[in-house]
Amino acid sequence: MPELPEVETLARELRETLVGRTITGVDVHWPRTVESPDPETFAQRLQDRRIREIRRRGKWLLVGLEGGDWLLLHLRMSGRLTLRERGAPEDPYLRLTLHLDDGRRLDFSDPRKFGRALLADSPDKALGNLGPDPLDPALTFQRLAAMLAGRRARLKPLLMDQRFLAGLGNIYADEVLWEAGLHPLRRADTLSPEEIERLYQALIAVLERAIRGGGTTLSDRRYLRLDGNPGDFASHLTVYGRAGQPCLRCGGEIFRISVNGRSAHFCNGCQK
DNA sequence: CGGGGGCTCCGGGGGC
DNA sequence: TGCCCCCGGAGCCCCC
Repeated sequence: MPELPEVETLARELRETLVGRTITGVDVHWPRTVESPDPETFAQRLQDRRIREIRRRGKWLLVGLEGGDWLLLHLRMSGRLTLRERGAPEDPYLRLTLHLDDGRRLDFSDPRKFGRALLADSPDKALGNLGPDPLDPALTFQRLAAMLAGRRARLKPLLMDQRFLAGLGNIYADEVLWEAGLHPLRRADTLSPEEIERLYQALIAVLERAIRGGGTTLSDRRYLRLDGNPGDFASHLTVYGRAGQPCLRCGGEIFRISVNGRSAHFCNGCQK
């Protein structure tokens, strides 16, 4: 599933191909994919608009249009963006198509239908509940420490709470905690300054490493890059999907447990 | 207020 | 082979 590194990879690829292009037409194949406004208005307001910039906040992709509107995309579980030439065959799960003035089209396909697209005049207002992005320079060690103070939640669910931090899903929350040597059930308000520093450095290091690898494509191939190729980071995962295997750091066993109804992978030996 | 559990939306695919 | 049900990101409701 696309998390921060996968969306960042797509954002960088879209920036190269989409900025300066004009949207010549919009097809809504599955109306519920469009959250707001209603699908007809959505398509009308995108028609003939020039794309000014591409940004990312957490797992949200932000497409800035000349004239002030923003197209916001969230891929959720199974959303995929593919840039295709005119006339290329559609895939069976196509939900939304943006036709571009260079003859190509951006296809948003999504088997699970959880992905969402919406138009907003201000992304910050529309995404007001989102926490800071871990790679935003505004997230300093001091700010992270202040965010953790007084939080009695366990680290794994807290890192996945998009209102706390925007961008981590199940894979990278597990990977960050392994990198930091912190147990997923550890209570957030019990971390020492030294442990907070490790968490802070791990967040940045793991996410930047995954972006350099072009994101994580698992065997289900749910996430693919804009051109349909897989990302390279799956082979660098340390705990996610490695239950029963030895820890790459201490040789201890990797466990898989359920936390708040979702899986958590960690090393029993070196995560405290 | 904050934490936590449950429900909803979906359908591929794992397990029986 | 066939069928049931689990799974999950995020928003929401409800309870403690």
